[in-house]
Amino acid sequence: MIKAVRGTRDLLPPETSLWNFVEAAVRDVFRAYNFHEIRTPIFESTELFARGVGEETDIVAKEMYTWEDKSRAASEKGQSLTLRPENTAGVVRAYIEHKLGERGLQKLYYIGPQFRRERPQKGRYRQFYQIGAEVLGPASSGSESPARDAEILELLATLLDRLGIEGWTLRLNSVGCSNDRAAYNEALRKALEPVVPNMCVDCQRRAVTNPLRVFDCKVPEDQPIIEALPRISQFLDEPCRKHFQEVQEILKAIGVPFTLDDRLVRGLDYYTRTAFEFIHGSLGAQNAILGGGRYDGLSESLGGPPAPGIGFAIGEDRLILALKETAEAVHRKPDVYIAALGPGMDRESARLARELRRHDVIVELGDENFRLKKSFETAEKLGARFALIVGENEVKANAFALKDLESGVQASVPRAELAEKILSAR
RNA sequence: GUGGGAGUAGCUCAAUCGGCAGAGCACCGGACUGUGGCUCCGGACGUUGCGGGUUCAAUUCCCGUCUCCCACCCCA
Repeated sequence: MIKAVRGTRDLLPPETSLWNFVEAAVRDVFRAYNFHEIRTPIFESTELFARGVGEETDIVAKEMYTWEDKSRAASEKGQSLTLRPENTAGVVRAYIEHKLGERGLQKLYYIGPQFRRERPQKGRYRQFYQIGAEVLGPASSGSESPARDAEILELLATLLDRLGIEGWTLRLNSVGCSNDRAAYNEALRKALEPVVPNMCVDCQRRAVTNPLRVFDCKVPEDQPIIEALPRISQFLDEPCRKHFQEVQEILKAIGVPFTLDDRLVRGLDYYTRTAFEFIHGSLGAQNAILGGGRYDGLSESLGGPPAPGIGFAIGEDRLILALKETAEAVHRKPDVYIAALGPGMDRESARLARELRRHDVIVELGDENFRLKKSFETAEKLGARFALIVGENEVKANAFALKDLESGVQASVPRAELAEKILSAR
């Protein structure tokens, strides 16, 4: 038997109803904040991710699905292509390519699959889904303003609340700009040098490849050492400090709760200034339900114009894990099951189904069936609210037996009143 | 990439020390062709993840492999 490949999975009903429920709520919220959808290709040139995400990140170094294009055209021959491991680089590429900055501030969102070759685990798949948004534009459009950061964070708080996700925590930090980072990395390296031999093997590796990440270490013995390390917050220059302060002030003013965490670092190279994460307890080790931050230099590093921006990505698979809502509860069942009793009744039930569906009634259609009992059983099994009986007597009278399967009450309803009667029960 | 646990019918799970692969639910048919949900009767249910090994005999023991789960790592 051919099975779905490792780390991928089929989403089946009724669970797909839950995904639709989440995505519908998300689109609603984005609309209220004046975001519009962008759809970028699922694969891009490998170089985009190498430059955008960072050569040294794990994502680029070992997790990408990359292949060489087989096209015979000289211009494409041997071009290295990659399934997108995240969507920000693609959005910024599109922003540059279509000169979107000339249209003012862009507020874009996306929903779609991403691909990383990691070892599968709860809340971690090789094809996974992200819901994300990016706000970017020329500095003159206000893209750099702390108001944008606060708006994004407030949007996220609203979204999680609206989905009924309880017990989330917003962790907030500023990772500074490139100037701060250079000075800080230097200081951090210096501080690590004498103590690193006493740390765990992972930290020893991190100290070389990406010193910031030692802050992610969970080994108890290392914690005292890490506590004593210099923090990025001490290295923020005046504009960065002010920016971060203002983000916090706005959040306080509008009542979005957050916790400052100067150990919060982001895994992707492009982040600057505001960095954040929403975590949720029910997810096990993969407790980050979403993450994001500011990336003021990304457009330029991809060869575009200056375009400060901020964005986030929600792990949709994890979001759904954190939902209390069950798939069953949002799964839409048919309003009515039409049971045709006897030969020739298919035509009449098809006509009725067509009429009812035009009125937005969800109809499941049986076929000619002599056995009424069987029809009720089928209707029951489908979870239909009503069974509509179509037999010779009904056709003659132009009124149909409509049984409410919830109350057990049955009535003869004139054809013209069927839709209204069914819809009023919903 | 590393470590641990698991894999038996569509689903949930049994199977003693290595000795005929089972149950419930679901499914199909009948009792039952205009008012069911109950009940009763019958039916189909399987490459025990896959491949090898040990044995008279393997779901059971051994080796390999795949997948899922948990954790590390990484990240959303």
